Amino acid sequence: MVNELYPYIVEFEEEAKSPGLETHRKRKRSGNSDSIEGDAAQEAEPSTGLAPGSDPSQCSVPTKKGKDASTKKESLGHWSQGLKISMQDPKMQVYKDEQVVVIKDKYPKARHHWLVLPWASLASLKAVTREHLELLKHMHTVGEKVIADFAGSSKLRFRMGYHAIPSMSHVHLHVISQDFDSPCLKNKKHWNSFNTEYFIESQAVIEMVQEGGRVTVQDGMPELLKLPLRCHECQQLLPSIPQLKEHLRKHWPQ
DNA sequence: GTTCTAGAAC
DNA sequence: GTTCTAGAAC
Repeated sequence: MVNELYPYIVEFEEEAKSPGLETHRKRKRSGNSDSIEGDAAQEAEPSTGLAPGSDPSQCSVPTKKGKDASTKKESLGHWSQGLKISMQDPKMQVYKDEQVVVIKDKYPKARHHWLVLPWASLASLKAVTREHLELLKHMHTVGEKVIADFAGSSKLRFRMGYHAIPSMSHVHLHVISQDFDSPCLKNKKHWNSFNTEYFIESQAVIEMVQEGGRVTVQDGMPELLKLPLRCHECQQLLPSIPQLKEHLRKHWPQ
């Protein structure tokens, strides 16, 4: 029996379409202003037929050090835009459908760590309204499906949620196993971003939008990232990252 | 978001 | 002396 909700599980398929890129460009051209991302940054495509100097809104930096334009780091190449690029790459895609795509986090903070991203241009949770409610629910459902498909036989517990103040542009739902067994988990900020209220449960975001029509983030989020390291399973305080990691081993299943 | 590394902490 | 953290980075 084929589940019609998930017809596009991608495994070895390379030729899959990338509707997001096309849609996004079209919107920008047509002057549709539903995107609140203030980035002339995304226009750094070399072959759009738009003359580089013809857009006064593009405050591009004059060529430095005699490097050619392809080495410019300010626009598409900026690290904060990385998800927009990764989500288009078929090699990164673990799942996709008409609304969302799932990729593995490039620097996973646990044995399993995926990101669910909408194709639609959504800069952050600040841009989310009731019209995105079904999308948020779908992202949640897809997250559960990815867990079932790729870690279904594992004993690991999972959580799904959003960072209160994400570093990377474009709304992304973290789907992460609770072992936190990863060499990429290196500092207090990493730990606290997943183990304090800085991590906002997917379900909570859905309910916020359902009740209030938008997502509000409480004050004091940056301070949460500096809290002492505390085990998420037994609440024990640990004095350093290496000692936290050693401690976490005793909560691993089996 | 990461890398790099000075100097604090041990 | 070594480990570890935390702030700057083109």
